[in-house]
Amino acid sequence: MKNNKATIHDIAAKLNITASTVSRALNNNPRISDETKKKVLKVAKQINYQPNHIASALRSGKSKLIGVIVPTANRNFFSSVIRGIEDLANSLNYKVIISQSYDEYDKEVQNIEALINARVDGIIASFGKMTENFDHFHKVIEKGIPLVLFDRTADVLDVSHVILDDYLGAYQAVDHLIKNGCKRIVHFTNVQRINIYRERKRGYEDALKANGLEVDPALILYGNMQLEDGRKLTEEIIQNKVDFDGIFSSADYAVMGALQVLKEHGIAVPGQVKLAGFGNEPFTSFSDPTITTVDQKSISMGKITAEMFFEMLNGNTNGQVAVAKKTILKPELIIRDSSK
Amino acid sequence: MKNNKATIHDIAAKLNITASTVSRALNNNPRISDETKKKVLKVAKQINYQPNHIASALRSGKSKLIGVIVPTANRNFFSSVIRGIEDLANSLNYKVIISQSYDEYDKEVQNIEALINARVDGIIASFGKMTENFDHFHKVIEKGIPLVLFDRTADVLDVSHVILDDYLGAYQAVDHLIKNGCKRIVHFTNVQRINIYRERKRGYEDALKANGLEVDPALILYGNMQLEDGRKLTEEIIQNKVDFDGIFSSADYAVMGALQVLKEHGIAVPGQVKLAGFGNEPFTSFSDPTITTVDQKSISMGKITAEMFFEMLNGNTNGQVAVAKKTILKPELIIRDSSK
DNA sequence: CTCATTTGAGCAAACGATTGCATTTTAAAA
DNA sequence: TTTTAAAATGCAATCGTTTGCTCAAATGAG
Repeated sequence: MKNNKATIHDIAAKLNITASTVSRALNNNPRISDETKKKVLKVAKQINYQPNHIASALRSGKSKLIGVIVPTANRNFFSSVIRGIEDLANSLNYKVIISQSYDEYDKEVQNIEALINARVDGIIASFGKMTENFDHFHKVIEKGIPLVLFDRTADVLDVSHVILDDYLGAYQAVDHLIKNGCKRIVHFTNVQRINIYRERKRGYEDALKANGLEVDPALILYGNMQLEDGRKLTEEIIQNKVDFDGIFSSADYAVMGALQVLKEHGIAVPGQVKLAGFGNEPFTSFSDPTITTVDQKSISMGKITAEMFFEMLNGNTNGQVAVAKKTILKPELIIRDSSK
Repeated sequence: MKNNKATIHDIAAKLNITASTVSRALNNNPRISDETKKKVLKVAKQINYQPNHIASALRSGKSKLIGVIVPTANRNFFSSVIRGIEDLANSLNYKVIISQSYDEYDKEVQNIEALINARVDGIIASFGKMTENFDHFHKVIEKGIPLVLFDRTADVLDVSHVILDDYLGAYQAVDHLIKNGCKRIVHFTNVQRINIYRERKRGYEDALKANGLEVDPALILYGNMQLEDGRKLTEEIIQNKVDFDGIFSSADYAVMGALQVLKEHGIAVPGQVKLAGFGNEPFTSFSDPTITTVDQKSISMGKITAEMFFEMLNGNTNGQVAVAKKTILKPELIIRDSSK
């Protein structure tokens, strides 16, 4: 029971035909008669034939594997996107290899290398915060391996991608804060190299201007967007006696940190300071008060990314990337207690 | 630039030796002289040779792929375990295919099939809540594919695994609640088919008994362990005017739901009711009050699981599983405000 | 009833690496 | 110098499918 034999040759032998015929029958090749196909299928089932994907990958050059690279699967957003990709991929008989870059540049490069070596048929990626150099992605493109990016992208890469309208999401959130009375809104953001932070900041600024408020650089704070970073930034502005009555953070984790620190200092939320985050992480609805945030439409993003990817894979104009398609999704402002 | 040619034959041609020699040189076979190895390596680099894993997988029967099945990668615990596995695997030149069962039995079976078809060299899994039948795992074992389970296991499967001492974790949490004054502790649990819920319940019961308290079946509530389930169960006991002063939940999400409902009803936590969860999900330290919980040692679990797996893979006694090894990790009680 | 088509299937060469066995080269022993 | 063992490399089959091309049978047209 150890060796899983059953090859197309076994089927062929049983039917007194050749392996090529069996192969064609299994692949539903029109050159084979329906009768033969039926017989082949029957015997295949009978002897429990399992196709050897490795052999087929070697010969055909198609591995039926697609690589997905995300910073971390441990975030609601990314795992939802992955689920969307997986669903479509599996239904088309593709397997997904998920690899995480943990926002480390070296790991991202290694992952790409490894995926190429594993001969994936294509790659879907959202790159890490440290990524400034895109040679590894260019290599993918040069090799004619279909590539689609989502969420975190770069303009210098002329590649199909699907992103969120981060600008709009930020604009809406900030506009909402202002409409609810905020006059001096702090903004937490991260390196401007990354499109999403750049766009969110732009949305923040434009919303202020549109409401006749001035953009005060002192209110724009840079840092990583983890919980701890949010705490640190908030401690800072409190220590520095910055005058503020609202915080719009580029990420939910950071705004969560802010909430903690504000409460520790006895500052009322939303009474004295109103908050809004970005990402709609589950915990934003667990906290007290619950946190207003922007939903990133992760499910749609996954679905659309996958669709775009397979379109590219099939419409495969000989590795020649056709026109790069860009899809921009509309975000949704989720209003909760922290901004009321 | 489209086709990535460079095979061992190209290297061989350049050096006027055969492909077999090149292959052996690249695999550091002792039968090849150091001089030849050096030359081969040099040319390989020079012409940018990338080994074709597919070809090697076909011939050698080793894909250098390992499959990991988890209910969902979207949970801190699982993603940490995955990270542990990935780290070791990558350092040994293995790639990890992550697949999620979403706690659906059918998906789990499909995933196993798909992994076997992808010719993974082994499988690491934690199965879903709906899994009662283990034929798909038996198939893996029969085929001689190394299998290691973690966290969610079944006694009927005589397979190496690493689990947490759920009994101890529960015991400590409940003992802690009692020491802090609780007399009537509600327990949230899930289907008893799953080892972890069974053990946690046992720990709960024994801790009560050891402290001279009786086990009241009316205080043991069954349900899924999502946030919503925790809310529902809590609403229920409040409606039914159940007398309780503590809740020990098998999962953090459910205890979070309980906290929300308690607050909505103006019941003070930890004043009137003290809480403890299980899992140490990040949000337990974000909530107000922060929630006492049991840490599952996910990092260690990932590391140990991977080590055990590769031991099995290498010590490969011809697919014949040696003795199933079982490792049990000690949990850690994290005391926070909800139980003070 | 022949000749040209279509249709169905077989042959054999890939795909790129690995590996048991054979052979050559080198070095040591006689 | 001849013999022998050890060291280094070559030969060729193999892993299981796929696929271009060839070939035979069946069908249709003239």
